[in-house]
Amino acid sequence: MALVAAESRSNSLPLAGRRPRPSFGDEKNGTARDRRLAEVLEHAARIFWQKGYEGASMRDLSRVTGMSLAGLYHYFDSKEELLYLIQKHTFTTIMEQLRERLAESDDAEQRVRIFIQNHLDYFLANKEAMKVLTHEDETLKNGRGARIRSIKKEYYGICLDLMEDLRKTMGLEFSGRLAVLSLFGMINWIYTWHNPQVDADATVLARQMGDIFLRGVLHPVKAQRRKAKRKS
Amino acid sequence: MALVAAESRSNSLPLAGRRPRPSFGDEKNGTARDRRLAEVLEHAARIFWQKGYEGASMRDLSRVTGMSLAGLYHYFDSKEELLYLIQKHTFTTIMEQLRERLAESDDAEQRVRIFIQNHLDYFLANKEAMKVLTHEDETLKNGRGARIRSIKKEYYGICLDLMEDLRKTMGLEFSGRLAVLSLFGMINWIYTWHNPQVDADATVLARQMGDIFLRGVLHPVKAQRRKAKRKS
DNA sequence: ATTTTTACCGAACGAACGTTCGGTAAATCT
DNA sequence: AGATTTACCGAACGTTCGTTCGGTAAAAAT
Repeated sequence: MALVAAESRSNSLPLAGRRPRPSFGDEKNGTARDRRLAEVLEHAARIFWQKGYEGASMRDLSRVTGMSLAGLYHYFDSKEELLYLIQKHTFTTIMEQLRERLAESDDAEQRVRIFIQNHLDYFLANKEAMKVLTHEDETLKNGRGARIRSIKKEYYGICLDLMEDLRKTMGLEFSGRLAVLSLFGMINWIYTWHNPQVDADATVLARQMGDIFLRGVLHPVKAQRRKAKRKS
Repeated sequence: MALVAAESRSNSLPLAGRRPRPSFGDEKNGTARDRRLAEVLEHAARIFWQKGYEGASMRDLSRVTGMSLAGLYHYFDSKEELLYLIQKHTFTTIMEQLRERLAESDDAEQRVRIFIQNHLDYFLANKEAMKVLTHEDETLKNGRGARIRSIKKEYYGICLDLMEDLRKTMGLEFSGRLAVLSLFGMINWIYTWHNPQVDADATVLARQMGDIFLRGVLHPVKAQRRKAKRKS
């Protein structure tokens, strides 16, 4: 919840002595304006989730927020910025939580498990925004696109570091890039199939996926090639 | 290549004694009309790939095909049907190839490897259409959507069967559903990152991903919990 | 008390959208 | 040869799109 990011134009005039940090992404402090924007962003995330960015219209957003079309533009400059604010807040938040939790362990395997756990926790608790983040990752262009891509690269980099640590610690050989991207596939694909009434919760899924992935990566290649090949 | 599927309205009048099977998805036989439709579908797949289904316009398609806007509608009824034909042909073809290749082995592990290999072969050779298939899988509604969803379920079912076979053969215990969906995540996510100038080809990737996945699934859970937990 | 800023809204703008209509010239069938 | 079907096209239709303009009434600042 609480999609605040505000930077769109909280302070529009260069007046001196305004609030020091104009509420970046937290819910407690923040002007009434920031809180209203956060509400709108939550609604926007939901319609982007349901209809996709291109398929959703500002009139849809106007309807679900109960605000007029023109009134919406009081809080942001364009539809594209809506998507940017949602993606930025989502990425920033998941990464903050990750850093906090990673500080709790320095066992290489455990840290990879923390990464998976954190990702799935956040994914299943904020599935609308997370689908928007993963599904619309080529939608933003130019500056906004570059900014999101840079956060994404940072997130990827953290995971790659975890993986290289693991590889060195265990004295193994595998492609870090392929390992990370395979793992990302497993944990991001979730938005296409997870049904809370059928599937396990984040903790169980994180353990199961962690098992599959870590055994796959950790076990040596030798003694593995036992081609039974008992053809009919 | 060769996106033919034609069924849109190849035969519009109930005349007797027409071609027995009006060219379903192959390139050799097929009327000039079918071949022209296939060309258009290939262009359409490319623009859907680049801009997404909602983001791509019929005018874009008109421009890249060199055909007039009205002329396009000579070959199909609507934009939605374009997407349907692309998805149906892609799914059908990948599944035909899969069945052929699965007939070559009845070793449970080998068959899972064949599944992965086939998927990646097709994916990397037809990345435009495959991204359209995976990325726009909630776009089609009603009848067309249901038809595609049913083919998808069949494909999922094949993979699930392979997985259950493997589990029984090896006497293991794991969730087939989670295994299949994790595997799908790994192999479908590829469209978000694969760069032919950097990454390995389909054969190598299939082996590497197969290694990660199969080791992960095959290795027993025991002797695995060795929680080092050497905290700082 | 008065100015200024905030928080909206109704109505409209021009552009773009998917689709259709009425036509034409060539190919194909009878 | 004449009739019909095919393969298109220019122009438009009605709708929806993101965005903006000109306003208003309340709150905040001076």
